[in-house]
Order: sequence, then structure tokens, then C-alpha cells
Amino acid sequence: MAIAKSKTATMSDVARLAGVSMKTVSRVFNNEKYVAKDKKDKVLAVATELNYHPSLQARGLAGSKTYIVGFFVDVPSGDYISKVLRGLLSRAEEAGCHLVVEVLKDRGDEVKLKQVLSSIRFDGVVLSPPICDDVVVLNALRAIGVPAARIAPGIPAKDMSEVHIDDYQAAFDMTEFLIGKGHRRIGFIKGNPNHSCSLDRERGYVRAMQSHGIEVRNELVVPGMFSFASGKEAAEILLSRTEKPTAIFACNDEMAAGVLAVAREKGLAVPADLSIVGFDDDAIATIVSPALTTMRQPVEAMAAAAFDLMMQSADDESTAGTRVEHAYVLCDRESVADLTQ
Amino acid sequence: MAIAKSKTATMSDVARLAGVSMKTVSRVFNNEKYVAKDKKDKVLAVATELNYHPSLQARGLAGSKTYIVGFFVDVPSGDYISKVLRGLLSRAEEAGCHLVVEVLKDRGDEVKLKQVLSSIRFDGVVLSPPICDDVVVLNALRAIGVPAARIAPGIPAKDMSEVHIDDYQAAFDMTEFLIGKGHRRIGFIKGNPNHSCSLDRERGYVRAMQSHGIEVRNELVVPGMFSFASGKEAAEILLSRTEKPTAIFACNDEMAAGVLAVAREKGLAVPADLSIVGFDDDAIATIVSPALTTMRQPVEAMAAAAFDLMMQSADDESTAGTRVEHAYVLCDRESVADLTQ
DNA sequence: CTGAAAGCGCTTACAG
DNA sequence: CTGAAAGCGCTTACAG
Repeated sequence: MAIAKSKTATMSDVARLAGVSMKTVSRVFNNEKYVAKDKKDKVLAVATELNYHPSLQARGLAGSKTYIVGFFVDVPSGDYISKVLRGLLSRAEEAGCHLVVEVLKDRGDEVKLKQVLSSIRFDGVVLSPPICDDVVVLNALRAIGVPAARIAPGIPAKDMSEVHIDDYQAAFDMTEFLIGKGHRRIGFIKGNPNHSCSLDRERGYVRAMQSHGIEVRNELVVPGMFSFASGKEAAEILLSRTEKPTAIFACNDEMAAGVLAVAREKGLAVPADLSIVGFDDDAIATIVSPALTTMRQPVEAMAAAAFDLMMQSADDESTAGTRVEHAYVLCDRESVADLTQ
Repeated sequence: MAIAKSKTATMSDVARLAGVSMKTVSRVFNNEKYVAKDKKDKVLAVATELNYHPSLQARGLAGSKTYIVGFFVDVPSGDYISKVLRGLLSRAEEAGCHLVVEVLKDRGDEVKLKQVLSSIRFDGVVLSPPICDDVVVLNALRAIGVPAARIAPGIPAKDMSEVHIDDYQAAFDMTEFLIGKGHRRIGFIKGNPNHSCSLDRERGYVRAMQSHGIEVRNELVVPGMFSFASGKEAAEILLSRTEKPTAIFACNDEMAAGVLAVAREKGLAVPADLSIVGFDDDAIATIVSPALTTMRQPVEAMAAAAFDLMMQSADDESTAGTRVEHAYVLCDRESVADLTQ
């Protein structure tokens, strides 16, 4: 079943058949101006016939653009990363770039980092939490001068563009929403502390409580790690308090789903006996029942924007450091009871 | 804040400082034998000092290996694809390769396919459903002679390695499991018909029913598309039958979760009033309550195996076409009632 | 508007 | 065990 392996056409093939120099073919494929229309048409015709496409490897070696964008992730799982990936992939396609995914364990994967960064020349790199806050990574990127954009970063980096939502305000709003429904004993489940949004959301919760004159009680604020299991553990703790919370605000939807599971185990009706809210509006939010009231952030659009910002700063260094804030939306569904009625 | 951009070291830098030829440096980095130990040590020492790593782009252009592996996906979402990605990424790292993800819409993205395949030289490509059954893709891969491995393919391709589970037998076993629990009216929700496993699973269901002398009734077999929403729609149909099923076998867990949601809406207790089983053992299976009885397939390990098979067939063409079957495990949890008691 | 020459950083094929 | 030369398929920098 040996099929003849067709040799792929090269730029010099196209040049020869089109009767022009390689440089002219190059001009056509890089959309440079000052190419006579007839030559351009001829080049395009020959290229189509030969199914010619410039070699990524050759371009990357010879020129300043590599058409390769890196996406550095910690754990390539979960609905959040899927959305980021989709956003990135869609923009990469439009930009004629290719996405290479590299897994970098949070803190301390310096060997791999150096290896990747010095063997692959990237047009740019997009960073998601928690890697976007790893100074080792940021400095390595600066050292080689690769444009980078960050999604939801925590620490500042004035030389890198970023996209984010106002996690503090969003959590403030969500807490206020619960307070508005008459809740006072509101439990809070933190997120992974290495993701800066966790701290911002906690701050928003605390401030909202305070600004409504409600005491923030330590026994109602418990740790979590963004996972379903950690949400369950946190719920076990919160629901074992002598004075149970009437509502629990989990830092993301997966944990909120965990709270829901525990509530059910304990025979608590949601939202009648316990209100639950999450954050992110992940797929899980509308899969569980009752559907979760949650804060939606437009992750896919944010990732797409991060890609664009990175490309923009590659073209024009002065735009590096642009910060784009996206809007969040409180999705009020079925998991919160109105205690004021 | 302009930081001096360090120029990355090249092979000739290393050669010069180590007092050897470039070819010797090349030998060291490609683990060829016949390099004097003292020269090898010297090269390695200099390379470490310079933080030298061979350029991906240069290697890809000059040599036969590119250290780039492609992962072609239809929709880069969901727990299944996350698992595949993790399996691929972990093996790519060990193999010193880099993964580029390309989105190819099912059937008909021929322009992008040709563009990608003729501009990037891949060491190999891994295909997941439904793209692994797109003959246009398969033939394009053959035409340029790129080693490919397929995950859970449907149509045969003797020249490509593949990993799979016995979907037919797994579905047969699952159906038999339900029958063993005393169920006779068992509804079946099909999967996306473009994923070959859907057909295999349906066949397993049908045969198991028949082999136990149970009539397969058309009104109990309804279409689905692997999504939560399609599971709900299917459940609505199945549960509106005059003779309701006592159990529903959904072709994946997301749809099973949809069935669960509808059951709850209708006030049916699961499993007391309705038993539900899924397939895959996705994260969702243990998030919903009651936890789903489902058929686990080791997706991450399968993806890793696919990667290895692809690499192996790149080294030794005669291994292309290897088929590896993985074991499945019936995870009996809480969503099935025993009617025989 | 166009092209000839050099070079990107490696590997290949050869020679020793 | 080692190296000199050519070449991979493009872009760059330059000249016209």
C-alpha cells in the first residue's frame, strides 16, 4: 500500500514556473505592496496549482516572524482552559498562526521553561493563571524579548498586555446580591491561592459584608482549591458550624457544585434551606440542579483579546502593557432563596 | 524598561567555545554514539553555560525530524478532549516534542487541511473522533507520508496505528448489567453518529437485548449528540412514552446527566423510579447526584499510547497499523436500581 | 516595481 | 571517532 509521497512544492518551484524571482513570490505571500498585478496573479495561479504554502520551519528560521504562538498552561484541564484554548485557537487561525501548547508546572519548571524558550522562537506567548504570575516565567520572557499577554494576572507587569475582569467588584456585587436577598450569614469558599482572582474575590466578599455592616466571621471563610472535591470539603466544614450559613458563595462553579452535592447528602433543600452561588458560569452551572446562580466571565472572548493584544504588541512595542477589562454578568438562576419575602 | 535582549547561543557558538566542529555538537545533542567522552563533556558544559538548546526551526528545516507533532481536533472542548490533550502533552514532553493543535471542522475544512499540512512538516499527527474517520484527512496524510495514529477510529485504515476500546462489547456488557438487575424496558440514547463509537455502542445494546430474548423497541431508541442538552431532549421523549423505560442507557455521561436533570424535573427518583447509566466516566459522572454508573475508558492512557504508536511508526514504518485495545471498567455507582430484589 | 546574494541554524552525505 | 561542505526553504538587506 505504498503510496508515492508527493514532494511539496517550494518557493523556487513557484518562482520558476511563474517566471519571476523568489523574492517576488515572497512578496506576494507576505502581502507586500509594489507587485505588478499580472505577476501577482501569475504567482497565485501557479501556487494554487502546485498547492504551494510557505514552509513554517523555513520562515521561522529565516525571518523575524515565526507564525508560532505559545500557550503556557499549568494544568490543561477544566472548562476554563477549554474556553481559553478555543479563544486562542480561533484567533490563531485568523492570524495564520499556529498554537503550541506547553505545560509548565506552577513554579519551578525552570529547566523546561528555558529549554522551550531557547529552542522555539515564538511570535508571542499567552499566559493563563497561575503561570501568568510566575516572575521566573515573566523574566525569562523579557530576557528574550518575546511579546506576552496575560489572562487574569495578579501581579503587575507594565511591559505586558493583559485582559481581566474586575474580580473584586464582581465578588462584591455577588455578595451584595446575596445580602439584598436577605442573607447575613454568608459562607465563603476561597479559590486556589496561587490564582490571584481568588484573593480579589475574597476581598470583594469581605468589603461587601463590611459595607453593609455585617461582621465577617472567620469560621465562615474556608479554603478551597477550585475543585469539586475541595468544594465538598469546604461545605462539610461550613455546614457543621453551630450557626450554619444561609448562603454559601463558592469562588467557582465546580466548588459550588460540590457544595450542592453535600447539601443534598445532608438533606438540605437548595435554595430553601441553603442558597449557593458560584463564579465563572462554567458548563457545570447549568448541568446541576437547581441551576447555579453565578457570575459569568467571558473567558473565550478574553482569551481571544489576549491573543490580539499580544500580536499588537509584537507589531508595535508601545502598545505592550495595554490592559483590557471585560464585563461580567450576574446570572441569576435557581440556587438562591429570597429571604426578604 | 528596555531590557537588553540576550541573543540566544547557536550551535557554532558552542562548537567554537568547546573547540570542536559543529558536527560534533550536533552528535552530542542527537545522542549519536562515537563521540569521545571528553569532547562530549566539554560540549555539554559549554552548552549548559550558554543555555544552548538546538533551534526547533533550524532542525525542522535541515533535518528529517521536526520535533513537532500535530493534534487535529474538531471541537477542542469537553472532558474527553482535555484528557486526550493531557495524555498527548505528557508524552510529547518526554519525547522532546512540541504539540501544535489544529482545529479542523468535521468534513469540509479541506482548505485549512491542505494549508496546514503543506506548510508545517510534522513528525506525526494524532487524530481523534470524528476527524479520525474523515477520509479526506486520512488521504491527505498518506499523500505526504506523515505517520498518523488514531484514537477510537471507526473506519479501517491498515496503514495507521490506532488505540480503542471494544465499544461494542462494553455497551453489550453495560446492557447486560442492566438486564441482570431486572430491567427489560431499557431506553437507549445514541451518540453523535459521526463518532463511530456511537454505532458500536448501539449495536452492543441491541445485541445484548436480543441475546436475552428482549425485544428492541424502536420507540426506546432515540438520537442524541453527546451534549447535555441533547440528553435532556432524548429523556423528554423517552419519558413521555406510554410505557416508560425503567432504565436509560445514555451513550455518554453528559447525556446521562441530562437524563438525570429531566428525571428530577418530572419528579422521578433516581434510581428508585428510573435507573440511568452513562459511558466514559467523565468528571460529570461523580459530580451529579446520584453518582452515575458508567463505563470507564482510559482516555488519557489511550492518547498517550496513540502518541507512542505514532512515534514508533515514524521510526519503523512496518509497525504502522498496530492496533492496541484498552480495557474498560464498569463503574457501578448509585444510579441503577436492582429490580430483582 | 524587481531581483541577486547572503544568511538564518541546523542536518545530511561524504570523506577520512 | 571527527570534520568540511553543501543545502534545507525561506527572508533580509541591498541594489537597481
